[in-house]
Amino acid sequence: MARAKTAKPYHHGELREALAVAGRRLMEEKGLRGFTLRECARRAGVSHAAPAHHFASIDDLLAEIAVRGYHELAAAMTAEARRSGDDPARRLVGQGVGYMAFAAANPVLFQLMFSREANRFEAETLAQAAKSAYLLQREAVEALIPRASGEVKERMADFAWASVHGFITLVLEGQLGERDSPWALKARGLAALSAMVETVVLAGNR
Amino acid sequence: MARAKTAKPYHHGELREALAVAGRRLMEEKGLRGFTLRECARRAGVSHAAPAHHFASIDDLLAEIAVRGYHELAAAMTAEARRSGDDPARRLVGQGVGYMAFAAANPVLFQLMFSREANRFEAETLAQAAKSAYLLQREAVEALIPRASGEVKERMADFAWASVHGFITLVLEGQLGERDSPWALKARGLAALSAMVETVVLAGNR
DNA sequence: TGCAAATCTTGTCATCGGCAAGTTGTCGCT
DNA sequence: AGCGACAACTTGCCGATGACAAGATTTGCA
Repeated sequence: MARAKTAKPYHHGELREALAVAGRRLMEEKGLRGFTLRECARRAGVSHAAPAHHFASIDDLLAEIAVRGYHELAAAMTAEARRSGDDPARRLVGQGVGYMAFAAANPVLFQLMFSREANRFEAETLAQAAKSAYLLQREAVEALIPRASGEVKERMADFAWASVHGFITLVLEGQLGERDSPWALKARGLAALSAMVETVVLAGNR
Repeated sequence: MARAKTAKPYHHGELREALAVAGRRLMEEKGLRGFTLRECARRAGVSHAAPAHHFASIDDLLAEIAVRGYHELAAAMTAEARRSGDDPARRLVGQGVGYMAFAAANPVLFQLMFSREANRFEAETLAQAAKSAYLLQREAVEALIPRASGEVKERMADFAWASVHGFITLVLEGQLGERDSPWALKARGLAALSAMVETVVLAGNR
């Protein structure tokens, strides 16, 4: 049947994609608690039951959005590390900056990604996506302390990630420097990053 | 009217308290997303509309539970620090251990406390309760590096808190050492703590 | 070409949070 | 003591939600 170009086709065509995009926007607008499957459907221009054909449940949609978030996070980390030149210490700091910048730009998504809510890594793809961010951090640490033992490298990768993650998490929750100006917060973040690098180097040269 | 001792009185008497306790248990059982005002009411043995007389909304109840959580967290930190003797370094490590132990014992509550969901510090009491945990960490750091400048102390307090918070958060989310035994995780946590202390001391003596 | 499967729709159900109105118990005031 | 206002709790209702069922439409493959 011929129909006008502006008419909505019965089949959306890319509903899965559209739902993920709409869901991400909705999430940042209304928060995790205001996230609604039906509202996602409305924004995608389909009926409330349509998403069921692409996501088994609302948790499935959240998991998909989280996976995409991990990929973006990894991209932001590598991009910022690349901009930081060849010095391993600078690269590690840069990666941390990329991490924090992504979290600050997508606070609700970031919260979802690191929330055990609807996110219990049942999906193998989610665990894999999360692991890639860890591996990036691990590689950067290994480049910084190449002569350290495997165990020290691992411990310091943990530590490096924990420092960065903890700092930006606390900032996003308003627990650190609530009333500080953005650039003051950035300075504090950089201070935390260099303290972290110092710790890694110290442990790596022992 | 005389009634048997076992009969339920029309007035509960301590509903506010009972709701907070029931809510906390429910939260740990069903997760933040499974938390329901009506289920809290059921567990407290009252009708679904009774909580409204004690909490303006579900977010109010969550905020109350979070405040209690902060008080418990601070108590756990001071208790563990006290057990660690007089050495400032040991006390700082101990406080971190108390922090992590509380988080591990109450993962969902911990997530709520550090979640911007329903937790936007509108309530002054909540902000105050949260601040007390930060001040504890700050005092422990200041005791460790008494001769450092105020700014260094502040930055190192940030760093110390971020390290501890980030580490336990990642562990609880299963991002760090998912398959490790509990004691192996504890060892990794202690390693992170001592690395953190070392850096604080170093920065404080510079 | 024709038919099965995929996609999307409308309709329904139990449950949720919040509000309204009525019931029961408590407590202060005279 | 008694009574009247108020606090605590109840039932009942509303719109919205997630999930499910059954029907309509489109696609694609045999």
